[in-house]
Amino acid sequence: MKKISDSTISRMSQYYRTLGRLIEKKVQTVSSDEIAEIDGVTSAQVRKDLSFFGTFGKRGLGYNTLDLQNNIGNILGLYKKWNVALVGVGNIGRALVDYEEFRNQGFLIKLLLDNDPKKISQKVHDLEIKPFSDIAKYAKQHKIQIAIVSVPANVAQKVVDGLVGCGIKAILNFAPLNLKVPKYVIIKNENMSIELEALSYHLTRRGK
Amino acid sequence: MKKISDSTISRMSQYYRTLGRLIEKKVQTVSSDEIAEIDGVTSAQVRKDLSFFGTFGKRGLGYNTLDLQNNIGNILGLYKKWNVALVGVGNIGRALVDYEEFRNQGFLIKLLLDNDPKKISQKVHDLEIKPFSDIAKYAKQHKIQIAIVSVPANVAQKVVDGLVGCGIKAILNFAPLNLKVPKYVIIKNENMSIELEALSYHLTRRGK
DNA sequence: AATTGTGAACCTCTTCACAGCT
DNA sequence: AGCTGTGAAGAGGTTCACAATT
Repeated sequence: MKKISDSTISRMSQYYRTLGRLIEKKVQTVSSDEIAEIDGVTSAQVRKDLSFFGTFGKRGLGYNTLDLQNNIGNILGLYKKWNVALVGVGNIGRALVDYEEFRNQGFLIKLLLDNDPKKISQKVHDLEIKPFSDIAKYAKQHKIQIAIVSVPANVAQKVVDGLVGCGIKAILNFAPLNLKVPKYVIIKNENMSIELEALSYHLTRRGK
Repeated sequence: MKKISDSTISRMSQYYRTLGRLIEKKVQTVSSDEIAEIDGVTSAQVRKDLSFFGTFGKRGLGYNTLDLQNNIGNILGLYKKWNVALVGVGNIGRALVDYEEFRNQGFLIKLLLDNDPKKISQKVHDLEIKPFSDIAKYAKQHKIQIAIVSVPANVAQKVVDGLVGCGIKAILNFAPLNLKVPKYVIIKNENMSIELEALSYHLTRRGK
């Protein structure tokens, strides 16, 4: 199958959410133009993105909101449940454990890991924090498929090596650096400072 | 000045951090090849990115780490102090208030706003949460330049309209939807679910 | 009449490749 | 000899524009 670009995938997520809000408002049909307007893209972009995966609309009419959302949900694998481990239970980590949106979309945080002796055995809601050194055991036990890494930059590579070592193939990384993983592992970076710095850049050159 | 792409700007942030780590390790000189290797890009990309802003290297030798970091810092405006307001003091919001990396880079959270009567007057560290309805007064008082929006999706547009109304021109949005702002306002989105869903997508089509 | 689905045109970003410095 | 800086080529992503369909 043809390689589909990251931008297309992330727009698909957007469309999915937009359709959810339309469905809440009892909207039954929507055109690519309307989706485009809501999501700040062109209608051709919406249609082209969808066309990579199939044909979901009716010419002259548009898309059935429920149908289309359901299709996108399947494409993105959102109706599966994923077992997620979170490594590094600091401020960000704790916030993520509470993040409703993750749970709602089937990303179930089943395992908390940290290396700080003070944190180990503490509980966050019902989950007890386990030592990272025991990852292999717990990853197997909870059938972990995805890991969220929210540890400091200087230990992140070591953590990721450990995750890869126990067969985890998908990682969401919050540490602000590029991590090396084998080609068969998918890693996505979430770096809040980078976006803030982009704002700083644009404010700085205002009027130049 | 020629429009520089978002990807270039975000790689500049990456290079900045990479140089910081090299400097910590007492590395004085670095080649585009070495930076590229660390950051997972090509050396031509590194040189091209830098070339948009000037010439910082010495042919045959490479770049002085301190010099280059300093130059990039200036380009990104990182040595300025920015007064930041955070709207929506939920889990994510609280974690951001504690996020060291922001403070270190000159993004100073000076104002916390929320609309929940239970939260108003509560303190997070030294900062008292103020009602969002009083934004105009406080934004002026604290000379707010940047706002972080971490409110639920259904009120985010209203919040952003309020921010724009008091002259804020840069917004970091954590609500998972596209927000409308005038052209002169810069808005960057941080949507953790989108990255997770990309992982879900890739795991789902493994082997297809 | 309205709106999709899509090949072709266009544009933007990345990589190549090499002249030019040190 | 080694590495930068950059114009040109190449790749990839977006938009156009229109035939096809309801």
